[in-house]
Amino acid sequence: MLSNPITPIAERPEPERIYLFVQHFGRRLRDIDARAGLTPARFSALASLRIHGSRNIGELAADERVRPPSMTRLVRDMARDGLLVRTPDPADGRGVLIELTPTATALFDAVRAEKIALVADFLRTLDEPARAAITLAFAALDDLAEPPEPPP
Amino acid sequence: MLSNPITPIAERPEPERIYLFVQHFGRRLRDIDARAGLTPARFSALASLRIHGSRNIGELAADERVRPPSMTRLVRDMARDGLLVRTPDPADGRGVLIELTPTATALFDAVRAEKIALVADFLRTLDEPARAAITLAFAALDDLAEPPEPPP
DNA sequence: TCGATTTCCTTAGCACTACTAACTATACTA
DNA sequence: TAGTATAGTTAGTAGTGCTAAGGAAATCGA
Repeated sequence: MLSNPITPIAERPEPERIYLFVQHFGRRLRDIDARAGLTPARFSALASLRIHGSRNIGELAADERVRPPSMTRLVRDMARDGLLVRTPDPADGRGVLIELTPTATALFDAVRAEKIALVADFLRTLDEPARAAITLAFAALDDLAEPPEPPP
Repeated sequence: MLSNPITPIAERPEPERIYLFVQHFGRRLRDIDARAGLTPARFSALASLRIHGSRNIGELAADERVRPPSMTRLVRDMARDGLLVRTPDPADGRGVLIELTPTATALFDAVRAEKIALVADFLRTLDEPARAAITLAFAALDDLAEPPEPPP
């Protein structure tokens, strides 16, 4: 049974503090995207293309766990804004190949670097035992971030 | 300089693995909201009201870092859906007091419990040193989630 | 090989949530 | 009390998710 009103964050059980950290820090990360003029969906699509180099609509939609029509529109709007280029897939007449423009690559790299710096600068303010604990903790937590297998 | 293509996640620097964990696990948390029929904005508004008991539009907007018109509409739609109740503020003729309905309280508590359980169940799969590292790590990381002071 | 099916993507339309600009009504203050 | 500040709303725009429906290319099976 959960009490009412709810306890201050610092007194809540550890599992809750973990998910609250994720929610709060996630908002801070989205603020970085927003200041760079990127919506979360756009940043995420850029990341997928930055890793894979080239992607078609269906792959991007699967990466982002979004339906194809949503990705069609996102790609159309981002192409309109000069962030990516669509070319017909020479190997499949139904498909499209999507690639980043140099502008988008530079923008993504800058935002990524800012996020890394935000965390890295913070880590430098901590003492060595805390940093060691963080290294161990995130190694252990990796599997928590993975979504369960989607049904076939 | 960032290389192209980008390195696999497991080989990236620790700061990046932390923000990627937040992005990935955040998505999993939003999936829980979605399965309960809650959008992220609604879950967040519910959380604010669950903690504070009663809130007006401006306070809720500030809590959620959203502009008042966005909160006006969110509250209107959530009231329409039976999640909260608006009453005129007896102390300020311009204001409105917003409170959760019992339905919304129960729904929020269930979603919160599911998120806690997701993390708690995972933590139980870890050995004791890993759990200890996680406790230390999140104590150290609390300040990273806090946004910097907003300008006056 | 030809018809049926599957796959890839798109169009159309709805829902939700963010924004700014502009407005009303109430409260405060000098 | 006149002027200003504050609380909230309305109106209009943009972005992102969805489903339904459909065209076109690829593939499969008889």
